[in-house]
Amino acid sequence: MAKYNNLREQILEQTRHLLVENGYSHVSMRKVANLVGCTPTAIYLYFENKDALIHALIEEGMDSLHQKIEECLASESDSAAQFKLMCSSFLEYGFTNPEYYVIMFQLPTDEMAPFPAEKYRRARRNLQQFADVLHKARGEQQPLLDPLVDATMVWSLLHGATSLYLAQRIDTRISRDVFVTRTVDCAMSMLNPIQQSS
Amino acid sequence: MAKYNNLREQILEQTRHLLVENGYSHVSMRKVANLVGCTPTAIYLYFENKDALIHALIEEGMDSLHQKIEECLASESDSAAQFKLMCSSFLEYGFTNPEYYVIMFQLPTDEMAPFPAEKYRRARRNLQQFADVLHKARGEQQPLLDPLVDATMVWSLLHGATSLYLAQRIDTRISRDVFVTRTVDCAMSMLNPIQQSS
Amino acid sequence: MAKYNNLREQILEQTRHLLVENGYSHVSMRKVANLVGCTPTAIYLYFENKDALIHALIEEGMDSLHQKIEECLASESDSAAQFKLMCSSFLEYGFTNPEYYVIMFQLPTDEMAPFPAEKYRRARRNLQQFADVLHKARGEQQPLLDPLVDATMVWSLLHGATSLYLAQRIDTRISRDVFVTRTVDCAMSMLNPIQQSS
Amino acid sequence: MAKYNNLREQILEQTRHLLVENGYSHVSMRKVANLVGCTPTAIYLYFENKDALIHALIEEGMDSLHQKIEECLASESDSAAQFKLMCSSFLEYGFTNPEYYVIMFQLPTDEMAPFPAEKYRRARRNLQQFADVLHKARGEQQPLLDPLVDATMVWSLLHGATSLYLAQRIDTRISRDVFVTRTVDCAMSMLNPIQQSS
DNA sequence: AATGAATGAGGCTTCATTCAT
DNA sequence: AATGAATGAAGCCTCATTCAT
Repeated sequence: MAKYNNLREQILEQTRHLLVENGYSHVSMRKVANLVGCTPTAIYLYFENKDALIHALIEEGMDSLHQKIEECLASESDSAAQFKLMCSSFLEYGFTNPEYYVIMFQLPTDEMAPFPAEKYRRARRNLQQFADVLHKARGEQQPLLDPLVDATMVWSLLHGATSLYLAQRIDTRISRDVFVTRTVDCAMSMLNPIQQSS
Repeated sequence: MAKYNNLREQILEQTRHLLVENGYSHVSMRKVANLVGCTPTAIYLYFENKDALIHALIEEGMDSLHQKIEECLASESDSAAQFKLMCSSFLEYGFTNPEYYVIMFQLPTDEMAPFPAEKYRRARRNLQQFADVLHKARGEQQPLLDPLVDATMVWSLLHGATSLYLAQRIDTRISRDVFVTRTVDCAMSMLNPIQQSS
Repeated sequence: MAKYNNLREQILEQTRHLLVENGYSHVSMRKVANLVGCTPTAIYLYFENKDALIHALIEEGMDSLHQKIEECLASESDSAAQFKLMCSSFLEYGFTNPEYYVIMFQLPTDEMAPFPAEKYRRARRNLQQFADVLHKARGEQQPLLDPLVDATMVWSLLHGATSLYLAQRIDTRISRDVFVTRTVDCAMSMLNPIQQSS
Repeated sequence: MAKYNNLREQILEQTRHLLVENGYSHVSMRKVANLVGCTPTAIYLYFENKDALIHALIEEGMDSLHQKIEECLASESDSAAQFKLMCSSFLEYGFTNPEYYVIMFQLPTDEMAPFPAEKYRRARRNLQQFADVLHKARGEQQPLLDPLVDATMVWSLLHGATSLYLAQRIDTRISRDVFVTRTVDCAMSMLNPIQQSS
């Protein structure tokens, strides 16, 4: 049993819970309050409104994901190894932190107040880091290919894999391990020269 | 009879419209009724409830996507060409039919009553077709690799790309054409032997 | 017991009641619903929102006051007599229809959506009629004085008298009859040349 | 001690501010506290409740208006001149202290706990002074007319003029100067024998 | 084939106020 | 002298749905 020093933590926790369990549109102040065991009013003591509550979660997610990515960079020195680790870590992160993944990457953007721009800057760093490492890992052999585009391809693959996994749309005959391993392999293959379309 | 289908069609059409314009959570029976010009009650003459309405749309989407995939198979004889066309068609479909794409692949499954199992079978066909073509195109060189897994990889990439595109999360410096072309290239590269993870 | 043919009338009636009894800020959808004996939701079947409900009352008031003024014009042929009757009728109206008077002339304008401009035109007519009759009654002796300003003076007096009366701020030693009679006398005195300030 | 009065003063000041800026119904303990920079709870150290806070302001207003009236009496020796000055001062006061005027004369009495009777006695003094001066200024020519009624007429006119002005219901073609001058003229004309109604 | 009337639950949020510290 | 935490009531409004016609 975790020890809650205050209501704020409980509110965040139950919001995360509702989010991953029932989806964004089922997060309501009332439901959160009921789960926490307080009045809806009490939530407003800690968060200005519903958006602020969601934003707080987004920020938490941004931070934890960023930290995980940083750790990948720190624990490997070879660019290719870093890249590989980043990919598997990203998947790992999404799989084990669905509540954060959902709010960071799957939230209907037009359903809530736009996340403050200043805070989004931190989010951009994550993608940029993928681009940087990918570029470095590939070396100078393909100077003609745009690293931003390639990083976007990698991101598409990882995001698609995570989304489908979280939505339980992956065939049950495929084990999680196989799924992750193969996805990372695919991402790694993007380090190789990509055959241009004719 | 004609009239019957007329109102039903209008309801579906306006629901699609609301869906793509304002997002799923802004679809309400009343809004649909207002757009159509009938009473909310009238909708219940054609659809048992809101879920049934959405399900009808999902079914429509499944069918139209399936049809598009079939056309790819018909218009090319070479497996590789079929595969390539299927990939670009899938992207094309998502980009131009966001309302269907969203409800088919992005709707939080807990948002609504589970889609009847029997209808999901038709959905599986689409993925299966990717697997089949992929398998055929690759030939017998890699009999050890599971075509289902590989098709899942392709699907992850395509789904990720479409999702990020629809969520307007793709860097604006990347043109749609470049994005599509490169995504298809990446998918095509999965036809090649994938370097096994060590 | 009045016979209500429908809920709409009851809603309007109870809203009027709350308005005059407790003031605008105590009019709430819930309270109205409770008084009527229906759900708050039911009110929305007849009025788009709270503002629309209030506006409907304002319109009713505008109409009934305007009608009363018109009757004054019709029942007298002499301008001075018309004017006198208009003044006493205005007071009479305010005293006996406080709910309408309050919403027409005392409602905090910034508390609610602005009354649709087109409908306010009818309201202006009332003041204009005072100005017209006043001007005619006074004849051409004082062509230099602005009839609009003078009508405003009359209006100020009548509005002040009504407001104080409705707010029960009039000394109880003054009977309503005396109060009305004297107020009308004062208004009539404005027909005479007003001594210019030195 | 100084500090004590300091916070109390700030609370009153910000309440006045909110009152004139947003209207009575937008005055809330929390908003006042936010403006002052203290907690809502702190307000309760100085005022028993919201009503007491408003009452304190009403009292302030009563005092300042009374003082202004007294100054009129002091600065003129002639009764008629005193009366004239009182009228224009009253208008001036309302125009420049809308926050006080509103709570003193326009607050729906049911909006708040009734103002303690003892404090209302002071309010009566103001009207009484109008009556006294009016009576003296008019001399003994009309001993039959009730000075209280006449003072009430004057008050009605002044109150109506102020109310309409504050509610911005005065035609914009009428300048403030003209409006004030003419209103005072009208009030002055009440010094003359009023033609009895037939 | 369609409507009109109505509901009960729930959405977000603000209010004045209290109580323990 | 002041705060921090919390509440219960109430504010406006929208929702999916039903029932009688």
